[in-house]
Amino acid sequence: MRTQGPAIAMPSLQVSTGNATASLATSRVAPAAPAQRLAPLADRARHVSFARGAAIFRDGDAADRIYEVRNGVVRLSKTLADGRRQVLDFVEPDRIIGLHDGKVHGATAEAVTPAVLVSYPRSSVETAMAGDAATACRLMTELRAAAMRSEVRLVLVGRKTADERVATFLLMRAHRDAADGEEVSLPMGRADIADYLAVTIETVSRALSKFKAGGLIAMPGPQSIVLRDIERLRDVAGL
Amino acid sequence: MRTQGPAIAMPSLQVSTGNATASLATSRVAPAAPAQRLAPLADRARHVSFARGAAIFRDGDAADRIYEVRNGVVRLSKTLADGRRQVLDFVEPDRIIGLHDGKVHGATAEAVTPAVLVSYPRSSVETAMAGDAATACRLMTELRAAAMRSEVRLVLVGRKTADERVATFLLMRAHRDAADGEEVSLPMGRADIADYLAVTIETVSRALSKFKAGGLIAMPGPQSIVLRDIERLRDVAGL
DNA sequence: CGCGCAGTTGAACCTGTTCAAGCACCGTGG
DNA sequence: CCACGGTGCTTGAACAGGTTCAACTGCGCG
Repeated sequence: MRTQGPAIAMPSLQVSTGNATASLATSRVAPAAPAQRLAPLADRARHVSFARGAAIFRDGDAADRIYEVRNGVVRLSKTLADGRRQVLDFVEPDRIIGLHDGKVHGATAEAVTPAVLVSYPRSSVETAMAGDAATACRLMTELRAAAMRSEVRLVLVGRKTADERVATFLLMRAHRDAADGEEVSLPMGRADIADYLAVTIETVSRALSKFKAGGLIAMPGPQSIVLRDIERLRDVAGL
Repeated sequence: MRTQGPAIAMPSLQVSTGNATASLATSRVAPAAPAQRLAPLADRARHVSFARGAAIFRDGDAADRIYEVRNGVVRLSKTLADGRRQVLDFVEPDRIIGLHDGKVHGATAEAVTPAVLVSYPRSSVETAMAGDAATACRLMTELRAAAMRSEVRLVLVGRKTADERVATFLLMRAHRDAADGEEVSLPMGRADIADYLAVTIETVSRALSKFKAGGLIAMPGPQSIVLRDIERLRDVAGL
């Protein structure tokens, strides 16, 4: 079941300009945002697919379109001149990217897994803001959620230790009401996790090994983690 | 001169429920956001003053009102259970706080200097979103700007060295087109700066001393910094 | 005058980085 | 089928940037 948007009912009209109708395992994370489609903008929508690693847009590109993730995982990041990179977010289906930006994108968006997105011309945002209250509300909610996530991550990156960060990351990837034994998938590589948490690959690896040694988690494979002791994991995460 | 809001003209009606009509030195920073008042909401506005250090709202409080800063500097922060604190933002006049939050505030807002704010009931936001396109646009812009700032700060805190952070901070507090000799005021204490940059007080102090020794800045007083060599400061900041 | 707070400076320590090597998995090609 | 090379992950050991703890300074204010 999907949480409906706040207070305002959406027409049940579905976008029909494509066939990629999300049905994947990774959609488990962060379903806080409403799952409505941007139906009223359907006529100007365009479906696009990206291979693993492909760029959807880059920092500095003209921001003439916004994108709704339908399938796969997208990575938002910023890179400094000397190559230091900060991953801002991993975006999963039903979320929108490119909304913050004005004329120019302020971050790079790349597909972490093969991904399908729907893009809308940026102008349609303004149109919606003026005339379509429901969509305006949806966009507003999206922005608010993004802002809140950024703030949480600022605390994570600014004030938590490496172990706390990794533990927090695992819990973020788990269900809200995760129970012991739950399996968490990590579709992104260690480098992505490291740049998300603002530590090095080695530190991530060491933390995971430590958790494994302590019996907090099990690792069937590098991309898959089983939460063995969520209680203690929460403890380590400082939550 | 103040930058007008995006595309849509505002009625020139001014809020008259108070007498604190912003005229201060600290308004130099970040005038990127539009400076329109939330005029259409005037009838439900309420002016409030806060002493230095006073809390406007706290993390976890019911978020029944939003606030527009009129005068002074407000600090937004989150604190972990064990006391570690992350300052999320310093908010100066013409910006709005409390907008991200849903039913409950996700951060604490406190006055860094004596401050005057105008508060509006949260419900008026929904009202505006539905009926008042101009105000909706204003709020949207505010949220977008906040999201972008968060992302920039995430890179700052996640991927920059202590010296880079402090240098960046000084430049952020300066005019966009600052020239050598420009004076920057630091109304907040070292502890606030430290928690904003996610370092310790000592590190901030050392960086400033280093910059002073190198002739990049001068310090007439602890709260006031003169930028002596902006070029090199930019260099240190990595910009 | 003396207390108290904010900021600065110094020195030891520690967490996470850096550099370097080793390992496991996997698709390719012989 | 297995050798091969590549990539991504893990592990180890030395290093370093920033923290921590502690002392000192300077200034405002009772």
